[in-house]
Amino acid sequence: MGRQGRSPVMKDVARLAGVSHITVSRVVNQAPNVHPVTRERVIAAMIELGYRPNLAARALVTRRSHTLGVIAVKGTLFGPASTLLSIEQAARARGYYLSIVSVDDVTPGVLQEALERLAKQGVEGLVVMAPRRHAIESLAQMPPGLPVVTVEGGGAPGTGAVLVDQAGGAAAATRHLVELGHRRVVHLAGPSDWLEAEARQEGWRATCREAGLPTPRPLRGDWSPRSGYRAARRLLGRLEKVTAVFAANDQMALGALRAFAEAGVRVPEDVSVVGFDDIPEAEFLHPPLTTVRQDFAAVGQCCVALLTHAVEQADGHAETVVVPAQLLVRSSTAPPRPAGVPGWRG
Amino acid sequence: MGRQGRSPVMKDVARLAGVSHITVSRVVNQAPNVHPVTRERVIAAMIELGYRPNLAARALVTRRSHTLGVIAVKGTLFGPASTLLSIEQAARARGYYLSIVSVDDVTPGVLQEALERLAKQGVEGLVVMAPRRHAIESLAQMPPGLPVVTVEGGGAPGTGAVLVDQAGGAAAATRHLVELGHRRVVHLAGPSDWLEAEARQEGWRATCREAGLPTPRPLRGDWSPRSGYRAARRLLGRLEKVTAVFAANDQMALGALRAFAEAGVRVPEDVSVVGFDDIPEAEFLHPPLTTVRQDFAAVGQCCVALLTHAVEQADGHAETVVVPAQLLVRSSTAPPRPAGVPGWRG
DNA sequence: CCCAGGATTGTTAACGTGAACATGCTGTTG
DNA sequence: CAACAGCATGTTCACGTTAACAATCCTGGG
Repeated sequence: MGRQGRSPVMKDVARLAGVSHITVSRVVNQAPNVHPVTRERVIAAMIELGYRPNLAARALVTRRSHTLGVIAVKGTLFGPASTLLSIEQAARARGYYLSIVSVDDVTPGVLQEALERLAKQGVEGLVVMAPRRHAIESLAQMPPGLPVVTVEGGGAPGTGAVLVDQAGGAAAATRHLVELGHRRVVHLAGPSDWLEAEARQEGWRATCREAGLPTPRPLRGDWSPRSGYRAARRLLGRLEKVTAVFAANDQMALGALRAFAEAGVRVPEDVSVVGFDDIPEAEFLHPPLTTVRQDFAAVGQCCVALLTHAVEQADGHAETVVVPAQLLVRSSTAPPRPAGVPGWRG
Repeated sequence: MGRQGRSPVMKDVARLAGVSHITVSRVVNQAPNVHPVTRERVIAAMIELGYRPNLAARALVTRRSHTLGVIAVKGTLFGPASTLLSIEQAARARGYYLSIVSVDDVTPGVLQEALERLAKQGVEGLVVMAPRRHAIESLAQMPPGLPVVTVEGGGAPGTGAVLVDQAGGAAAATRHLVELGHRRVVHLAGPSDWLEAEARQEGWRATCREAGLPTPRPLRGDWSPRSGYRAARRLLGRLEKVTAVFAANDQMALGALRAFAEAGVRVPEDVSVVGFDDIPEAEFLHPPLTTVRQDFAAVGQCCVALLTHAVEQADGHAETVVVPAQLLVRSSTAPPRPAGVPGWRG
């Protein structure tokens, strides 16, 4: 019967069930006021024909795409990847589809392009995982009326925000080192235009100040193990004073561990190292890395919760949610070697 | 001009440019036979109004969604995450949108649900990244006529396939150990229902056989560092005979390194270790890990190339592409200690 | 000057769905 | 018995776009 090859539509189901297409629509959308017997007949017809509603047609007439957009920086960093997956699952659970654009770098031009693409698709809300200062700035010229949630974005005006308590986590890590007795904690910082890097640095600085400790100029890395390796090598000459390193992420901490191992510096006997992220590898490094865990699953879920709320209520009050971070003490930290003891050169 | 608030549509652009909406359509779709002057006027009007074509309407009338679906197993494994990102970029470059469903596990039911969701969205092609045997099997009942490409799927009938030369990579790794002089190479295998795990095991086994070496029963892990750690601990009692370990991925190799370090076994002096994947951390482990690199970017690109070809040509001959793997020799491998030398117990 | 024929533009009708309104039917109540 | 409420179902139209066909305009050769 007609339409050979093409997938069945409401009219086909309606004909088979002996009703009008609008009744089929009502069954599909679970509207009330459909006689149970009719509903059964329609459902049977849908199953028999293998009917699937056409989302494009529905989106056209309802002006709702039920799609959320995500802009993510490319890169295989553990955090973003984890967050992305949990966003997908949370969105699905709430009946939303997801459209993802990954960008190499967050220049205003690239961001504009990504926005263009998502706008075309008619996304109803947007998650921006581009935690860099200038990215947040160029977010100001977003299409107005589109709900936006930033991840680690520090809350651009008018947007919701989900952020991990980076400063708190960094403070906990630093305090741990201070309490072990370290008097000079060097920070191996992330790129300066990343808001997370800045917050972690700030947490470290504040804690050192409170404890009356110096805050030596941080070494700067780019999150990669290689940059951590390089930074730690530059540190080797200063190891008589420096007894602890707080790295802004686990990969840089890993690079630092490598540099220390090559130089014969023992961790944690000669120098303590703390990371940030708790990557799956952290527990099995040499030595197992003391680090700060971020609950990326919670971050993703909060994003979607905030965004769907904004989409559906449209009351537009931009909330900010802070997810706590948790210090995990493993074996890369210990009290400093007593003064005067030969230490790593011995 | 009505429609206050609502975004402009073709009719609005047409009115402003003083043409009919179909001319606007022609300009948008770059059809020939539009007078340059008219085209300019239309483009100017589009820019002035900030016009964006409505993809839902287009999809409805053309019966083309320009969307590809991806089914991926959840997990933050390095390989899948990398592949996913490169698939997204490749799809975008070819003008396709992407819809991703991540599934916790690949049971037939979950797979069916994911398929349902993607079918509703009208995807024109499907990438399945679920390299487990029973997943491939339940792929047999896929909607016919939908082009499918599997990643590491071993080529279910009628589907395209992209796979890394796992066996070749494993053989290269094993050969490297054999050439160093190792006579007993133990394999730390991945889960038995993963096709990649099986292929790597097969590469190892074949190479040992060819070299006339024994193929001791592999130890089984689940890709996690923890499982590698446990497996290596079980190995500790046999280290007088075993001088080399080939792990099926870097994370398990990492766990093994940890277990050896704790037991005072030196790598590579007492035992050599090889991994697989070349995760970003591999180069900076202790010691830097000899491993096999997979070109995940190439995998993603091949997927999309195969799939878009199948979508657009519909000649339906399912191709298989094999991406080579490359051995990277670092510092976790060395010749075995000479027989009779005390070794790790000394 | 007239007409063929290509270039350019317009008219109309789908595409599959849901909203708004209309209709008929049943049973209840004054 | 009539009016009416309330449920079940149907009719018509609109959503924004493209396809198919129709109409118009110009250009140049006879």
